[in-house]
Order: sequence, then structure tokens, then C-alpha cells
Amino acid sequence: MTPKIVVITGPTATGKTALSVALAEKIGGEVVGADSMQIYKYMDIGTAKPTAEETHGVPHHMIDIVMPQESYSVSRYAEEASACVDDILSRGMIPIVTGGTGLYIEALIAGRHFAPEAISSGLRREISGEYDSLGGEKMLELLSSFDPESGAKLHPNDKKRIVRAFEVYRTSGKTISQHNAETKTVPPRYDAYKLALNFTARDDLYARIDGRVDNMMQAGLEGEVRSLLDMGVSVDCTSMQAIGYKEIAAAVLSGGDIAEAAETVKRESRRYAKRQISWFSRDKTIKWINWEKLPDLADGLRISTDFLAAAGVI
RNA sequence: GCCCAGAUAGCUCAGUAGGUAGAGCAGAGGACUGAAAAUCCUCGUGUCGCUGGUUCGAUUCCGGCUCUGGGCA
Repeated sequence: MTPKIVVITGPTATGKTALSVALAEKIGGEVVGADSMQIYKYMDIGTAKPTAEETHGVPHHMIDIVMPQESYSVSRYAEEASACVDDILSRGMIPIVTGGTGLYIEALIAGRHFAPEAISSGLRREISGEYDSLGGEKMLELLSSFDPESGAKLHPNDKKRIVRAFEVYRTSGKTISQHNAETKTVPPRYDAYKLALNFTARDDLYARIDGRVDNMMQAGLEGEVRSLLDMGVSVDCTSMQAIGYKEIAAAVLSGGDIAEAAETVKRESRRYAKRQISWFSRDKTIKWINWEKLPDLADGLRISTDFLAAAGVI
């Protein structure tokens, strides 16, 4: 039988951490982070990483597992997180996968394996160079010659995905659309019961996000960014693409206005939240919990446990 | 009080040699299979400040008024 797990997700700043800890305490669970940036060590304030006080001693996994100058990926996450989940299950506890990175959550649940990558060999950079010199239209045309499906689906400006499609084909001899079709046929690894948090009114979400960025600045986000830069973390690192880090780092390095950068962080965070909502809205199996004005932990806990009891998870 | 300049999308502004208007930013919606907090796509009707006049027709020209900057007393 497919093991049952719990997922708590939703856009940023909706109270996922608090609810997951409360739920873990109540039902005997452990938290598995599903956040592409909380993965990195030394990035605490800007990723809103759960603090020792916040976790109440509930074990948290898949957080602080990699140095910020390392690069991480979905593929590695799916592998390592599922090892965590299996371990939690084997001890009779309930895994509560918590975080806002939709792709990571999906890959974990599906037990997805990914087509090979070709970064170290330099192939990706080579293809990227071809894209730059030939242009998107031409590349898309070439892509269509061996993978018409991807060719039809991708936009000429979508460099990242076009390059990736070439990369997969050249390393494996298989088209990425073929690979994706195959991986879709494998049954999901877990039976996931998903809860997502949000606010009824978009303005309330945005106000919460803005307030959280203000708090991060007060808590010393600028100092955290400076110490990462001092550690030798380059702005090219994946970790430094995190919202809050890239903007502050740019301001620090150029001598720009930090307060202005903080406003940009707010705006980018709001847009990010919107993208997350888009992603999660596609999943019709998600049970949404919508807050009125402010998160109500007791209410959230009640809705969650009712939902999980009805599903037979608890 | 007088003179000058403005008043057009949520904001900053462009424009119409008179035929009811468009950029940037903000915002909205969507996509997403080894960078995903990444990356990519789509979306612009608003009393053109108010009010008279000229005109077939005024946001555009003329007058008055109101407001906002700046200058002079």
C-alpha cells in the first residue's frame, strides 16, 4: 500500500511553519522541509527558516543541509527527501512535508527520476552559447526537428527550457518530452494529503508579506547577506538567487540604497507568492485553508485534523 | 494680489497639425519535469480637472473657474 503523508504548502508568509509544528505535536509527526532556499546553511533570516523556539523540539529535516556556495537541485531533493520520509514512516511517525516549493513537493510525491544533466561536462554551457549565437527562433526550429512536441510547447525566449531539452537529448539520446511522458506513467510514491494556506483577500497576503520583509530587515538581513558575501558566496550561486538575498547583495555591492532594495524585496516576494498560487491552484486535490485578515492557528489545526481524519491518515 | 507652467491609466509622463488616446512602472492572469525564491508567456477605456464658446465633431483651439508647482509683490 502506498504510504500516506501530509503536505502543508501555500504561498510565502501564510503561516506554514506554525501550523506544521502544531500539527506535528498533535498527531505525532516530523517536518520535512520543502523549500529550495531553506536547504542552504547560513541563510536564516531571509528564508524565514524555522527557529529553535518555533520548532518546539519537533524534528525538522531537509533544512540546512548544504553550503550556500554549493548548488542543489530538484533531483537531489526528491532522492534525499524521500529517504527522510521513509525513515520517518519506518519509525511510525507521520511525515509532514512543509514548504512552498511546488516542484520539489511534486517530485517527492511522484518519486520522480530526472533525465541526466550535463553541467560539469560543459555541455549545458555549450548549448547555451549556441542559443546566444543562433537565437531562440532558430534553436526552437532545431529542437522541433528531433522533438516536435517540445518545439511546439516552448516559447523562443524560454532559453532555460530550450537548452535543457537539447541537453537531455544529447546526453541520453531520448527527447525530454519522451522522458517526461515515461516518468508520468510511474505510480506516485506516496499517498499525499495536501493542505495549502492562503488569505481570502489578496491584500491581506500582501500586507503580511510586506510586514515580514520589514521584520527581516530589522532582524539583520543586511548583515546576513554581508557575511555570506564575506564567506565567498558569489552572486552567481543558486543560493544567491533567493529573493531578499539577490536584491540586498546587489545594493551592498554597488553601494546602493538598502531601504530601496528592501522595497524591491517586498515587490518580488509578492510576485513570487502569486506564482506559487498559480502553481498550487492547478492541483485540484489540495484542501485550501483561507485566513480572514490573520492566520488563526486553532482554526487551522481543527480544519487540518478534520481533513486528515476524514482521509484516514490519523 | 499678479505672472508663468502644469492638470491625460493606481504612479511618472507622452500624444492627438480637431475625428473620444499610449509608453514605462505598478497591477492582473497563466505556464512550469536536474537553476524552481529560478525561468518564461499574455493582458492597457481612462468622466483626457470643471464649465461655457467656436465647430458637423473638442481631450486637442478660445474664455472663465478650481487645484498643484514655481516666480514676483
